[in-house]
Amino acid sequence: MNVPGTVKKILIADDEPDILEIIQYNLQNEGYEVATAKNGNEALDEAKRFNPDLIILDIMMPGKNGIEVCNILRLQPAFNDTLIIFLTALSDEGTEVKGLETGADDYITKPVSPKVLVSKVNALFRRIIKEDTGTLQIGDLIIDREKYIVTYQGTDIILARKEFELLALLAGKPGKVFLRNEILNQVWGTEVIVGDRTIDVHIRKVRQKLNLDCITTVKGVGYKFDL
Amino acid sequence: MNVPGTVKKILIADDEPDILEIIQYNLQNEGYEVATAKNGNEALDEAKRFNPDLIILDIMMPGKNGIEVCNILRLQPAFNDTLIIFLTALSDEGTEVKGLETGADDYITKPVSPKVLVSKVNALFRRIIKEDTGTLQIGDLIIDREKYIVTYQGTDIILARKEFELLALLAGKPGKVFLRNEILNQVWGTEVIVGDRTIDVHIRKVRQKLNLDCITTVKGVGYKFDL
DNA sequence: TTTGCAGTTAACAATTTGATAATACAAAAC
DNA sequence: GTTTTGTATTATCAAATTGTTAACTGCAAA
Repeated sequence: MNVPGTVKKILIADDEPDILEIIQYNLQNEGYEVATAKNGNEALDEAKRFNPDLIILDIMMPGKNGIEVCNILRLQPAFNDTLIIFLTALSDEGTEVKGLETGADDYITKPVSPKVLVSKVNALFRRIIKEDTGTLQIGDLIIDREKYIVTYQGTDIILARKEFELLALLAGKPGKVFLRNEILNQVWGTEVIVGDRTIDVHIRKVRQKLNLDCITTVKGVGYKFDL
Repeated sequence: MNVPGTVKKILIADDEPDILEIIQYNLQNEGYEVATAKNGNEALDEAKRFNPDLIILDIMMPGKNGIEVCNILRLQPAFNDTLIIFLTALSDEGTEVKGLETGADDYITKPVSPKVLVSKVNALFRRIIKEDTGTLQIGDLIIDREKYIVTYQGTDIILARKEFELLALLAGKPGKVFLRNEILNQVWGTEVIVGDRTIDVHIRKVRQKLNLDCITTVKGVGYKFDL
């Protein structure tokens, strides 16, 4: 989701190649990782593959339009936290209200200067990132996501990187059950493909090192953290 | 600040009484609690007193202008999480970028229809609140779809995956009778083909674990949830 | 080169869950 | 009162999922 230190990923969907290119250039310049799609269906496919943090959607596109895409995405729990911005030439009030009520986070009308767009994107991320960065403290357990240090009752616990990221992810939302897919996406990313046992083994290592019964298996679903 | 279930508080600062009134009316209509300020200094005072969740700031105001106000607020930890929207007639690119970089969460240029403004405000809160759409509560029974936990009168009840999904489905619309076909489609999907008795058995398991007479059989039709 | 560690996979055991069949039961229809 | 239809219950077996150990790979430090 928002693993600190990770480059934020943005998917842009627009049927005009020029616009696609301009936006892509400006966002990459700002340090974001960018993927593009030329129509609604492509956007859906890319969203699944690329697992972006933010999707910028044109509304009028061949195939599925932006609002349809947004609707479809919002129905899937995996894209619940994904930011969505509509970027469109349609400036009528009805469409804008509808777009926002569909679950989008912002609605920007073309034409818009690249600088302004980048600023809006930054503003959106700034707000979200605040919530899950820094150090976590759950009972006697302290997880410092910046220093990569875990401490339990005063003593440090050495975790390997994947182990740490796994723990940090789960502990970030105590009680929430993370599906195996979610874990794979967040910790391993969408590029690498690893087997299911990999998660188990890392879970086991974390449990062993923490020597603390805090990671619960929810059979058929995933894992959760609870102290 | 963002305690769920609380009415959200919004502070509007603008030197034009008409605008102030129109916005106030529309936001109150939407269920928000609203306070107003006529200039920059008043905005700062009200912010401290009223402790709003969102501040809508005009930029050009007597005394301190909106950007100054935003800067001052952002320096105080107490207002770190407060949402800030600039609402202004200044539509030049430089000001907008500057405004957003000051730490505002959105920048809306006048004129804007009240409906659109309300939609944007809603969208902003929706993202921040992290609405508890995941949890159902029916009487003493709590079903947390995110945490995969069922609680009845404070005690947890462990359900297997299918059992959980079955209960979550039925409890999602209390009173509605779900046909056996509906249940099969929702819980088992269209790919797998299972017999009719399978539903009965799972219903029975849920009833047994809940030890609560909440799933009613509608003979020849299906099942419904009712507490 | 050797050693050690992180990350991954393989193989198998242990456990949980899901599905079915057989039977029992209840209510409506005849 | 018997038959029919539909549901509940139980036991049982099959399938899926996870835990655990051990081994393999690549890399970097000693």
